[in-house]
Amino acid sequence: MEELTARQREVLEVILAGVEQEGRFPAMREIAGRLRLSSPATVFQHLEALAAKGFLRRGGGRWSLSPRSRRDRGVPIAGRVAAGHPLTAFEEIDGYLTPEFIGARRGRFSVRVRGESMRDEGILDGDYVVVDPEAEAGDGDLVVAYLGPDQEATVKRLRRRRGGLELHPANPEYGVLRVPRGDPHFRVAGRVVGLLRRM
Amino acid sequence: MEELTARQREVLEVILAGVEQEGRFPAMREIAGRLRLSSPATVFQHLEALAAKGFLRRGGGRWSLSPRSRRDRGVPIAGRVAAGHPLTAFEEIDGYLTPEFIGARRGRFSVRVRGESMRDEGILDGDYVVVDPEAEAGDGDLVVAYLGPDQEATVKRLRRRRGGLELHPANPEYGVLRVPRGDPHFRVAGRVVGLLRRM
DNA sequence: AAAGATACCGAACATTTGTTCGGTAGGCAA
DNA sequence: TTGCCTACCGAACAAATGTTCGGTATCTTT
Repeated sequence: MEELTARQREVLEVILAGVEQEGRFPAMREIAGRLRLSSPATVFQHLEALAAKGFLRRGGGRWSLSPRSRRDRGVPIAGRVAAGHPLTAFEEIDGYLTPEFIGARRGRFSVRVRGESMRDEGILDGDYVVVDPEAEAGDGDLVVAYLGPDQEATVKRLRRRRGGLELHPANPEYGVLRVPRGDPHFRVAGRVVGLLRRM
Repeated sequence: MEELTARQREVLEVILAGVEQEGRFPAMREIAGRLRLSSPATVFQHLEALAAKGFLRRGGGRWSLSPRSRRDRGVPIAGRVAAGHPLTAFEEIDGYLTPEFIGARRGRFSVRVRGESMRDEGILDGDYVVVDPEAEAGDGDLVVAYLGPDQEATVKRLRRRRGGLELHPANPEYGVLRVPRGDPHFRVAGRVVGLLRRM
C-alpha cells in the first residue's frame, strides 16, 4: 500500500501519542498546535490524506484509527550488535518486546515482590512477577502462593513432600515454610512465568 | 480508592472499548446509544462520577482516560488480591505491565544478557535489558557497553576513575575491566532502564 | 514551461459537542 | 418519615468541532 510522507507521519505520530497516552483522538486544533500549524484546515488535509492511504477512518464527522495504524511492535531486541550504530539493519533484530513477549495472556496477572527471600535466584524486592493461574504448579516450580488468614502473597519455590508441601526461599537468611496437607489458608495462585524490573 | 457502581463500570467498559477498537473517546450521545440511554445528560453524570473516582480526566471540555483505567493489552498488576478469584474488578488493579512499563520507548532497544557477571544484582544469563542510548551514563550507573575489536556487548556497572573508566561486575568470580581513556574499541551503548525475564 | 503534488494560510459556517437546569423515580439507611 | 444516593429524562445553550472555500508557496516531474 501507499507510503506516507514525512509530514503525514508526523501528524499520525501526534495522533497515536494522543490515543496511547490520553486515550482520545486529538482535536484538529490540538494537532495543529503540536505541529505549530495555525489553521485546522491544514490538519484536515493531512487527515484526508491519511484516510485515503488507509491509516485513518472517517465516520460521521469523527475520525478514528484504522487497524493498520495501530502499532504493537514494541522495542526491538538487538540480536548481534556489530560495529557502528546498533539496529540499523533488520538482520540485527531478533524480535520485539511486545505485551505478548512479556507474557500477556488472558487470565494472567502480576504481583509485586516484597522482601529479599528469593534474592539468590535473581528476584529482588520491588520486582514484578507475571503469574499464570492456569499453569499446573509441580514440584520444583516457582510459584506465587497465598498464606495464612491474611492471604499474604509470597513468591517461593514449591516442593512436594510427604505429608504436604514446602515453600523454599532462595536466601539462606530465610527458612523453609512447611504447609500441612489440607491447610485451609494455603492456596497456590499460579506459576511464575516472567519477571519485570524497573530501574 | 473508591469503588465503581455496576452502571459506572458499564459506562467505563463502553469507553475503553471505543478507545481500544477505534482509537477514540466516544461521544456522550454515542455512549448513550450503546447503553440505551436517551439523554446525554445521564452519561454526563456518569462521566463526572468516573472522574471523581479517578478513572477519567477532564480538560477543557474534553474527556480522556486516566492512567489507572488504561488496559492496553498488558498484564494487570494485582493490587490487593483478596480471597476468591483475583482481578475481576477494576478496583483491584493497580495498573498494567506493558513494554512501556519497563522503559520501552521509541529510540530504545533491548539486549539479551550473556553470562553470570551481574548475578549478585539479580541480572541472570538470558535476561533482557532495555537500554536507553540517549541517557547520560554517569558514575555508578548500570550500562551496556561494547568492548574490544569484536564489539561484544556487556552489562556492567560504570565507574569513573582517574585515567579512564572501569566496568564493575556483580559477581566475585569476575574481575573489574579497566578501560584506558581514548580506547577506540570502547563505547557505551546506553544506560539500562529495565529488565525482563521469561521463565 | 507547464502540470501536479505537497504543504500551508485565514475566514466563515453548520453541526456536534459538552454542559446546565429542573424534575421524576427507586432503593436504602437513619 | 425523612433524607441521601444512584439512575434517568428532555429541553436548551454556549463553545468547540469538523468542514468548505479561495488563495499562496515550494518542490518535482513531465
